[in-house]
Amino acid sequence: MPLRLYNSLSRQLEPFTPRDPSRVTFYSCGPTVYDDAHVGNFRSFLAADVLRRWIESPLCDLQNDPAKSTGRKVVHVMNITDVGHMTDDAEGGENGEDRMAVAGKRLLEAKKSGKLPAGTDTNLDPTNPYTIAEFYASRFLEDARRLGLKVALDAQSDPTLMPRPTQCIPQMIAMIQSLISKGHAYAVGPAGRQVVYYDVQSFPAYGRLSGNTLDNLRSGAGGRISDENQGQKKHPADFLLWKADPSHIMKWDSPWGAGYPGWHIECSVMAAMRLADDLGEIDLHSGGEDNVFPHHECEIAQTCGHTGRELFARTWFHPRHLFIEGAKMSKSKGNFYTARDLFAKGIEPAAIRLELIRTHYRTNANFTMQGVTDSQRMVERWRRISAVAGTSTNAAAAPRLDDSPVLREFAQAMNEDLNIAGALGVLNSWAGTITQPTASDAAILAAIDRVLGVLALEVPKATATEIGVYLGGLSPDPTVEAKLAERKAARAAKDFKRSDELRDELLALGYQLKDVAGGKVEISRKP
RNA sequence: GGCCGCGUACCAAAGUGGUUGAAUGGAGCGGAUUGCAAAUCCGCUGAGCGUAAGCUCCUCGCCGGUUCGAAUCCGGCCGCGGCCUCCA
Repeated sequence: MPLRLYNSLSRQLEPFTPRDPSRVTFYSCGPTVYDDAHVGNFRSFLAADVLRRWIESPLCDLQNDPAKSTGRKVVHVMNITDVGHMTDDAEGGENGEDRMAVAGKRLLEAKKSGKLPAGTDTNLDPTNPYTIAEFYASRFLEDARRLGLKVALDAQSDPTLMPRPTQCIPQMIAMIQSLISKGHAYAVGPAGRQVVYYDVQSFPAYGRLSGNTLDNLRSGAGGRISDENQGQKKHPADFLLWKADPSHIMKWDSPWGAGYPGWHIECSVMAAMRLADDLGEIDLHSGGEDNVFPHHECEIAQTCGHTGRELFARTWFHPRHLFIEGAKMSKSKGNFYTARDLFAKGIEPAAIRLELIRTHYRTNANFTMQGVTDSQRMVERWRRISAVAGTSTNAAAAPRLDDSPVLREFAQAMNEDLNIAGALGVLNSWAGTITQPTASDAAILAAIDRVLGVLALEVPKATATEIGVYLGGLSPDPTVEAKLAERKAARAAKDFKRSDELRDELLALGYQLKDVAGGKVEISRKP
């Protein structure tokens, strides 16, 4: 059964049929870089990554696919938003404070109190929005690569795969001009200080993606659209394309005056620049569920207004939000983790990645420490298979879908709207039956892991001392070493009472021990 | 008010008309192993009767319906969540 995906645009499961399977075009709304990305951000990016990997996998089956034998390629583009949008976007992106400026203040505070994140270039200038953006962008890329986000890895050799709005201002201006000339946008205000709005009433399909048609918006505005700042708009739902504002922290020259672009236009432009085909369409577009409205609705209005076509992205993919320990994540509650927070706790990238991808993308996954531990164990089990099998001398034939029930069932699950939990069930049942892994087992696992992307990730290094082996990136510690030495002596003297006390003491300090062959002790963090 | 989604056993999570008392992972219990642990491996984990094979009863939010047959389809109800111009 070929791959079927839930398309938010049609609100149903449909066969995924790219225009050219040998070159599938996929645009993902990426991070904004005025802070570190958290696990919620990464869940949606990784969901897109798994989808991309699945389409590229030879295990995946597509309807009407002439590229099946020659291989499919996904051109995946993810932007990095380095323009600071407004903190108060309730009126369409014109009010409040620029987020990049807010980030600058935060960094300045941190710098004063000596609390800049470890490894920060001390020359970082918190008053310069471009350096702030660069600072967080490089941290994002670092995290993303550790988590195996393929687009971030690809972008190392082809940076155009991760475009930045600040580099695309001329193209945005051109699209805005096109929209004005086609009657989809209008400028208001005195020359040189103009504001350009999209005219939603010029685009009848507005609301098709989100259900927020102009009628629904009118009746359900809920009082959030005030009269203030609406005066110049033709319709309350008209949204900002350009705002001339010479006092703004980041600004560029434009026909309407020096200022900044609206926050929807960048994605329309960047998707078109790198991906659009001769019809101005792309195959796939993803973003967190909160992007459905207004962001993606507005992107469609912009792109289709510009191209005159009915479609922008043929399939819209919207992963749902992540909860943390059962609660909705929110910055004010502080119940969120950045990827870096977790790395710092010694949790390895593979466990984080698996925990973030193992729940179906269209349900609200719940991120828990218990879940991370579960994922870690799964990873370790799979690793044992590939490690043992890797040293086997059996000839490793490339696994063929038709010869392997595991691969077939795995593919069947994945083809059904990326049923990854079902697919993991298949994988684990199979893994559980393997006592003596062979090279062909390893090949099967490798084929699966090219989709899951967990086994290829870096494994924290172990550091060995005379007595102990420190796992999970732990560094040898004098206190621990002393207790280990004493414990070793106690055990040699068969003073097990003392040796157990020492083990308890270490446990209280957060270290878990495991006696291994050769008299050494493995030390890992208590989960 | 509009649009969308969800409710499965201790937890997470598959399953979407029969082979399902319900995959898989965790947790729990028992066993192997260990000085003891940890890790690993094996077995068990709704209830009742039985030495056993097995039989009976109750299960997938609740109520009702369709069907020879429903966790799976239909209707109603209850509960939870998301979006509706900050957010992945």
